[in-house]
Amino acid sequence: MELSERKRKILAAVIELYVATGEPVGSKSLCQALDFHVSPATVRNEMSELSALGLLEQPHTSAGRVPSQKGYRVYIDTLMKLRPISREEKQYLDSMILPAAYDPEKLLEGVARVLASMTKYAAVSTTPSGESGVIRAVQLVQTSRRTAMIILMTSAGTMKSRVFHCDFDLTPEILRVFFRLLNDKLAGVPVASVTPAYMQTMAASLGEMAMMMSSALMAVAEAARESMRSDVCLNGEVNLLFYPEFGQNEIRRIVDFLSRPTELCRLLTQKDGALRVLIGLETNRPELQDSSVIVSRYAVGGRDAGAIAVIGPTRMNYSKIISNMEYLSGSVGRMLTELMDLD
Amino acid sequence: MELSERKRKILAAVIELYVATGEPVGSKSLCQALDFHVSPATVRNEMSELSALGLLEQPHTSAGRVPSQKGYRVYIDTLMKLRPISREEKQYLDSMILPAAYDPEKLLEGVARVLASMTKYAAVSTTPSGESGVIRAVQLVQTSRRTAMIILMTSAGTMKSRVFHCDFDLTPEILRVFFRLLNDKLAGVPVASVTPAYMQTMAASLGEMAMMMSSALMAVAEAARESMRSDVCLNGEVNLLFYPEFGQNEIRRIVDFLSRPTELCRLLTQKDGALRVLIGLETNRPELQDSSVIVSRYAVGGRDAGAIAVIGPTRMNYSKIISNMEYLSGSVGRMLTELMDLD
DNA sequence: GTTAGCACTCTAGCATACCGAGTGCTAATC
DNA sequence: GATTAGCACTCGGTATGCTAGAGTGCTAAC
Repeated sequence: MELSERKRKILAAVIELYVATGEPVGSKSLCQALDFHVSPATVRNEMSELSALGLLEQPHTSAGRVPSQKGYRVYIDTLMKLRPISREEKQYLDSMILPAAYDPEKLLEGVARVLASMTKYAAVSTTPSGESGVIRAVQLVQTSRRTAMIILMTSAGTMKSRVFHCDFDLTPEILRVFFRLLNDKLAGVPVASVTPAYMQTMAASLGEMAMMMSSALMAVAEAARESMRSDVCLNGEVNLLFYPEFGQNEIRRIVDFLSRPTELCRLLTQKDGALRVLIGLETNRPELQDSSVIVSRYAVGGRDAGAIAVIGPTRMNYSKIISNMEYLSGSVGRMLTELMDLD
Repeated sequence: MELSERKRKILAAVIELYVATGEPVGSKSLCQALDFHVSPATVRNEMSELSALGLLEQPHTSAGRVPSQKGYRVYIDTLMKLRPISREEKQYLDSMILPAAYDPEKLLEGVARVLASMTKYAAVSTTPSGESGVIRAVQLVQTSRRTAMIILMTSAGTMKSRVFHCDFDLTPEILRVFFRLLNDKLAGVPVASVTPAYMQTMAASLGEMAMMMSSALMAVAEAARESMRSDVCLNGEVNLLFYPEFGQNEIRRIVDFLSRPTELCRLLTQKDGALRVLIGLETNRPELQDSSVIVSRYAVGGRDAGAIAVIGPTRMNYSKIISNMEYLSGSVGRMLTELMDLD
């Protein structure tokens, strides 16, 4: 399907006008937006051919044209010029996520928040999953006389904590012993194998210490189980309220879908390419037929680890959002890699 | 204003029916709901008197009656029988918040989440503010070769962490020295006074260590500044979409209000009594004229520390929610107190 | 004090008419 | 042959009028 230069310009103009206003674009208003002079009649002829090609649609006979799903596809794949991210945008994004850069979960939550506030759409992020990782270190922090927190760090970039309680006073001595034992036994062990059963057998090899440490060991097992899970952070769903193309019913259906983490996750895990744009039904979700999803995956230590995504009306400012998301997912990956000292 | 027993019963029945259905209540359907026999005509007479007293309202002449703000007030203050929280409800609430009970911020976030999912309204919680607290302890956790995390715990029940980076390798020795120094110098110091300037003068007294520790000291100052802030967690705004009395516009206005943390905070800090119900304009917010807010404050170590709240349509199941919130805020306070070892 | 009966009121829902925006076609023009 | 002006046509949105139904308030009887 080779389009003439003029058709390409007209299609791009229709999309950009429609994205800006949300109203179907008529031949007259379109004429003013073009950078060359033609009459409305000519534009009408061209638009009618674009309609025949399935790139534009008419909500009804006497309305202007609206881009079809296929039209957006062509626009994104071949017409859109990617506006590189500006200095200010970079600074804004950095300033919003840097303060949270010390904890993977908080970081990803912060990313979802900033993504939502920047785009004014709904944003999603997943925390890295530790499934395939090994334990890098176990840290211990005393939180009160008889309680302490274990922090379990994995090679996949996760960091999970858990509190445990002892029925004797914890001293620095004791904690040091615990620390040495836990790290000796667990460093390098795949997270997936650290089950309660595994901890039980490990306890057996500890002799008299086993009793004292049992609550700590269970806490480790729980933290390990948690590192396997990848959390989904959702933010800015309410932003969708402000797009007139979404009525109350559409929003309910979308929100309802967004509240089901497993299905949402599936949408984000299609793993070809770092950044994907799914338009309308390309998402394979009837709930999202009028929405688009932009997914960008990030990597930690060179390995695919998680995703960030934006969900909004099909009528989206793709160019700006894509460049911002590319930058963001890059930053996130870098930060997590650094945080985990995996570089 | 003494109401006859019958009027009291009728008012209560109108409110309960209306809460259940969301439709104005007519004399006929009301008759069936009453536990004594009277004809619709009698009920009409009573209702008309209740209207004259300003306890009921008519959306229009030929519609049923709807409770007025004043009507709800009377109901809540004198008619409603507080249904005590059930065993199942307790278990549900406990099971949802216990896993997060080791970190104040996560805990309060979890509380907002469970509150929203239980009530199907919007929920808010504030994390305890450390403003008036003193530093209880500073913990250090190595996160990679040259980075470590400080965790600052205050007597007000806050716990804030921050990562710092050194340009030399951190050894257990060094961390131990840092730990001793920080705790010697800072334990018992009011959080409010730990400004960057304060840290500067403190550094001066450290001699040659000052250089090595500067990034750690700054991290402490930042963590201290953060503990002063009380965060607002918001959850379940989208639940409001499912109440027919809220149109898209009302929801937008409510959501818009909810997104302004300072004003939201002000709403939650009216500090008389542990639990308050604000009906419609009693909130002093025009955006909330059709909403009710139930605020319950929680205390840590015997001191008022923060609040949890629910925001929903005026037509709310007050009795159930109040008992659940009383239990929740009690639990939260207890957990934080325990976590901080302040009991 | 309570109840049956009835006229009255007001809304939601449906049909009809009109206006205007935008199209597609035809014929004239460059 | 591509472009343009002119014009009839189409269709959604708004305004208007009408009807059915729910619920009230009043009156008079019990």
